[in-house]
Amino acid sequence: MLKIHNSLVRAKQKFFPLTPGSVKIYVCGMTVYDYCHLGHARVLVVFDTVVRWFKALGFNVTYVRNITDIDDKIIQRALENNESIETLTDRFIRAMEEDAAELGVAQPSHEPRATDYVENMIAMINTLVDKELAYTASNGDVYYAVHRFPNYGKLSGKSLDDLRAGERVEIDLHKIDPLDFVLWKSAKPGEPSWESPWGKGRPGWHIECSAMCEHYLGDHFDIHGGGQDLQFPHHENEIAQSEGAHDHPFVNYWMHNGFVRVDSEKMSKSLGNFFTVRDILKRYQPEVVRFFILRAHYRSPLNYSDEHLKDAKHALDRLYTALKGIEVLDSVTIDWNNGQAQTFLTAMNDDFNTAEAVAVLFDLASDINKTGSTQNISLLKALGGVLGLLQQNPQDYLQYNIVTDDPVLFLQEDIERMIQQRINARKNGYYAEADSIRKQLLDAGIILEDSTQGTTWRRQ
RNA sequence: GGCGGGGUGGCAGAGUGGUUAUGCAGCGGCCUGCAAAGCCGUGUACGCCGGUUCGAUUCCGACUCCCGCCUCCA
Repeated sequence: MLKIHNSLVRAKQKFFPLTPGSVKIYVCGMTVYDYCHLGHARVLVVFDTVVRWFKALGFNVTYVRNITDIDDKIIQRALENNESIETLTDRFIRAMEEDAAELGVAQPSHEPRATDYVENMIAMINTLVDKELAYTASNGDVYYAVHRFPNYGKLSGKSLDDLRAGERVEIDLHKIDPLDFVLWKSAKPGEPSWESPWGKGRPGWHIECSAMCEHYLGDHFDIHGGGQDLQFPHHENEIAQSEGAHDHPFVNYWMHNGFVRVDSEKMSKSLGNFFTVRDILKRYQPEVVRFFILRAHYRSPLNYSDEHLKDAKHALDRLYTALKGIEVLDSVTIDWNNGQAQTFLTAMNDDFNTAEAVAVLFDLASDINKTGSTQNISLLKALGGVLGLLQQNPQDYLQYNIVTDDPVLFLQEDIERMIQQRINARKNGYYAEADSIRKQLLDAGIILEDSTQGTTWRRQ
């Protein structure tokens, strides 16, 4: 059985039946007005790994990750930049695709943009209005009447009374209840708009996902994911919309990944304490970042710091070092009955415990270093592959040169030449000279390793 | 204030009612011209206080501290 932590409060479903078949997954993607930061990277990597695991189990996966390309912040940013909304969103969608690809995140089955599904959203809002779950306010906006949906709050464990007692409920005179949320916003001058039964306007954020879920995955599907901050109100509102429109349960499992933190605080755009993926990739290899994310359980908070990334890099070095200098067949079938593979499988089936799965990789590396077992070398690479790791040529990984603004101190040819010089010096017993060459390289971040096979090098 | 998630060895980070997580760093040794890598050895870690138990880091209760959501946010 595959255990999944269902964040639906008091959910009964904890085990996902492993009968061969298909699985449908929807994850809330990015609002594209800026570059992805490490928090976004975590969502991308975590759910990419979930999808990979289902595929490894033999499931046929339909994975939808949407793009929000219409929203207040997008409009505002386009205005600030003096560029069109389309230029802005196209630019950041491209940037996101690049970041995702760098991190080894496979393309989802579908990546719909909200603006292509406005018709679907209008249809759904219409249904909600017909069922009197939504109403048109005097300002032309359409709101969802939260008190008419009996189970509002069931995902996050909040009750309407609790929410009303909350410290920060905005009072809006157009709403019946301050907790009602907008489904359709009437057009404002200069903003993009679509025709609708309620006049020109644009959709609210929450209805986007309900409509795109319905279009790609139907009224009911298996897993809905996203960052923890979306649990309330976004996902709660999706439930109200979709279940309100369809009259039956929306999804089986709600999965929320934990935040990335900086100095014990959530990394977020509002706090301004974020590090973009591309900035981090100026200092660390993409695979190090992916490994850094997968070392922790997806629901735990993940503390970001330079030291922690360095630590992750050194750990990943160890795995690649074990694979170094050995040819591995790319397509190895994993024997899940093998002891180590079985431990890996058990870990992954326990709510995608990548931290424990990664520990198995280190056990294998350890064994390879001791015995040179070719079987384990193949297994290490194959299991790593399940997590989207260890697929590079080890030498390429170990010699990976981070492109920085600093001039490159030594080129490949220089390094090889100096190594040759050092070999000659050593042969003749000129150890002082040999050590001086090694020191020079070390100062440039290049580590030499002598073995019976010769001298190899890697970057720090 | 309401709801939710946490406090694990120097750091990161899993997990478990009694048995080694794992990685990084450190220390001692082997190897090496010396290193590096690797190997061997090395840490009386589970916020505080009670309770249950033969036995609790793990279960229960109180306390305390941290974080998140309740406003856009992955």
